[in-house]
Amino acid sequence: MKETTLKQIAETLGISITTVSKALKNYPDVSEKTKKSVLDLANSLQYTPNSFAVNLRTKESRTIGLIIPEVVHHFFSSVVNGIIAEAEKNGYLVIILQSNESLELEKKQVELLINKRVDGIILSLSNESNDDLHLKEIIRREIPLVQFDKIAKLIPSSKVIINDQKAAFEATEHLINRGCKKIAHIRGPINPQNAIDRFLGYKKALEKNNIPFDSKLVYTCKNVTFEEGKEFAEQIIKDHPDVDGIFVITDLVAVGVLAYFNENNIKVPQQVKIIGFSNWFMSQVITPKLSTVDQPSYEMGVQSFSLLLEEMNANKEMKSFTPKTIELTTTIIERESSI
Amino acid sequence: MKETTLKQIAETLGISITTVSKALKNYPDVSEKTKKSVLDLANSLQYTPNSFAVNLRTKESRTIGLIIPEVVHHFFSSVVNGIIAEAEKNGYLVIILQSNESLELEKKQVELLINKRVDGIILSLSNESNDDLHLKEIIRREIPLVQFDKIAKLIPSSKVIINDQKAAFEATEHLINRGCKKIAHIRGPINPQNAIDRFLGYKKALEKNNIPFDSKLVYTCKNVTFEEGKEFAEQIIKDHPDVDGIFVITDLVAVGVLAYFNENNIKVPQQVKIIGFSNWFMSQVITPKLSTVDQPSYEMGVQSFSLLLEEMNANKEMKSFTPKTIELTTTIIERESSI
DNA sequence: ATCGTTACCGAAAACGTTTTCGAAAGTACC
DNA sequence: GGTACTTTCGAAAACGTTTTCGGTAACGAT
Repeated sequence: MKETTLKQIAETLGISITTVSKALKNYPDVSEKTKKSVLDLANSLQYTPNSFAVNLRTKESRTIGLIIPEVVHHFFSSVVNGIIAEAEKNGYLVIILQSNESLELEKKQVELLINKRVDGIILSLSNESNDDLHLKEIIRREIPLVQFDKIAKLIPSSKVIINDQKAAFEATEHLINRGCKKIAHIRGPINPQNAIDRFLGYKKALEKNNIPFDSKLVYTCKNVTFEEGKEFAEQIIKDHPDVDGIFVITDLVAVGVLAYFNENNIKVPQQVKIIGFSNWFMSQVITPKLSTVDQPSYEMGVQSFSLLLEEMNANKEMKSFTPKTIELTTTIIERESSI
Repeated sequence: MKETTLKQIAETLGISITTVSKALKNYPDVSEKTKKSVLDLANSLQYTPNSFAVNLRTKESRTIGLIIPEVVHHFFSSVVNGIIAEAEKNGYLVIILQSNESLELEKKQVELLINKRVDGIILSLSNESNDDLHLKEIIRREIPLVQFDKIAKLIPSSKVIINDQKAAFEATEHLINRGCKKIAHIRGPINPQNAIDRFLGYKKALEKNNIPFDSKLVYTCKNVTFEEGKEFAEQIIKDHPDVDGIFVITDLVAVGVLAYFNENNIKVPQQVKIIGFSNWFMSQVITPKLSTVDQPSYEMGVQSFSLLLEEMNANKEMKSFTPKTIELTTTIIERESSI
C-alpha cells in the first residue's frame, strides 16, 4: 500500500505531472475539463501532497518551535493554548519543547529546532539562563524569533511582555494602601529579568511611600515551588514576627505561604496580608482567596504568534523587519488575603 | 547568506557529494584522512543536514503528533510533559494540537497530522467524540497510533489507560466505608468511555454494599467545569438534603462543589463527604483538602510514547505489530473531605 | 496565406539528501 | 606480469513536488 503521488495520477490520466500539479493548485492555464478529471481522481485516491517534498521545494514547513520552562504551570499552559490556537488559525503547527528551567537543556533544544529548520521560534527563558549565545545563533541564522515573559533584553528580537516593575509596584502599593507597614518580599531567582523587575517594583513602592527598604525582608526562591513558600513563611515569621504584608513572586509560592499560615493559625489577612502574582486558577478557590496580579497569558500567546507571523511573512517577501515589543497590561485582583 | 550543503563542502574540498555524505555518517569506505577534512570543514561551516531533504529521502520526520482536549488541564499538561520528555530522549519531536473537546476540530486535526506525515499519533478523545471514522483513517493509512485516557475501545490501536471502573468503585466504597448511606454522583458527559466506566464503578459499589441505586442522585456534567460543580452542589442539596456523600468525576468539579458548600456553611466532611478524581495539584491546598483518586499522568505519557515507539520501529523493520494495552494503577488518596 | 492571439500542455530543472553499484587504484602474492 | 583482493571513491538514481519557459494547436483577422 503506497501513498498516491502526482505521478500516479498523471499516468492513469495520461497527462503530465506538471498539469496535475497545476490542476490541483487551480492554475489558470489548465482547462476546466482536465481540472475536473484530476480533482475527481485525486479525491477518490485520497491524494494528499507529500509534505516532505513540498517542504524541500518551498523551503518552509509551516511549523514553528516553542520552548518553555514547564508545561504544567498554569501560566505557561495558558500561553501555549494561545499560541497553538493562533498558529492553527494561520495554518501553522507547533512543536513544543521544555527546558525544565535548565539552561543546558534550553541550548540543546534551540539546536534541535534549528536543525529541524522550523520557520520560526517562540521562547521564554529558563530561570537558569544567564547567557545568550544560543539566542544569538538564532538571530545569526536569520530565523524569526519572539521572546515572551522571561526575556533577554539585549537580544534584538520581538518581545511580548508585561511591565513587571509597574505591576509589582502596584501590588506592593496595594498592600501599603491596606495599611501594611512592614512588607516582606519573596522574590524569584537571581537571573530572570522579571524576578529582578518585580523586586525593583517592590523596592520603589516602599521608597515612594517612605517605608525604609530592608534587604533582610527579601527572600529569594531557588525553585519557585509550593514547598519553598511554606518554608519561607515559617522563616519570615520567625525572623520578623511583626511582618504584616508579603508580596510573593508568584501564586504557587504564595499558596505555600498561605498553607503554612493556615496550619499555624496565623490569621490572613488580619495579621499578615498577602498578594501573589499571575492569577493562577487555584488562587480563587483556596481559603482565604488570594489577591494577585492578573497577567493576560492567553493573549500573550496570541500576540507572540502574531509577531512571529509578521516576521516570517516579511522574510518570505524579502522585506526587512524591525523587531517589535508588545507590552500587555496587568490588573490587580483584590481578594480576601489582602482585605 | 545561504545554508551550507553537502555540495558546497564537496566543491571546496574537490571531492564528490557522495563521499562527503558518507564521511559525515562515518561510513567505513572513506579514508580517515578525508573523513577528518570533511568533518573539520563541516564544523567550521556549522553544517547541519537539511531535514527537509532527509525527510523526503528517508520517508520519516522523527516527529509525532499529539491531540489532547485541553493543555490547561493539570492532568493533560502532565501527560504532555511525560510524552515530550520520553520523545526527546528518543530523538523525536512532538507537535501538539488541541481539540477543545470538539469532535469537529479533532477530525480536522487528525487530517492535519496525516497531511503533515508525522511518524505516529498519540491522542485522547474529546468529550464530544462518538464516532471514529477519523481514527479508522489513521489505521487505514498504517500510521502508528496510541490512545490514552479517553479512548475508542473498538479501534485496534495500542492504549494506555487506567481501570476507571475499578477506581470509581474504590472511590465510592471509600465513602461507604466512611459511613455514607446516600451517595450522589456527579458524572462526566455521556460519550466518553471513562465517564461511563466511572459511573458503572459507582453503581457497582452501591450494589455490592446493598445501597439502592437511584438515578435521581446522578448528575451529568456538560462542560466539566468549576462552575458546574457549584451549580450541581446547590441542586443536590436542594433535591436531596440528606445526601451525605458525593463522588465527583474530576477534582476541578469537586472543587466547585466544595466552594459552594464552604460559602453556604455546609460542613464537609461532617455533613457531606466528598471524593474527586485525578488528584489535581490544587486539591491538596484547598480547605478542606480534597480526597481523590491519583492517576499516574506523567507515567501515562511516558508509556504512551514507548508504545508508539515500539510500533514505529516495528513498521520500519517491516515487522508486524499487535497493539498492546497498558493499564496503570490508581490509588485512593484520603484527605480531609472524607475523613 | 500570413500574422497575432489565446488556450492549453509538458519538459526539465531544482530543492538536498541517501544509497546502490561499479570503477579505479593500490597492495600482496605466486 | 598476472591474479586476487582491499581500499577508496563517485556517478547516478531516487524521494515528490513546484515553477519556469517554451511549444503547439486553434482561431480570427488581415
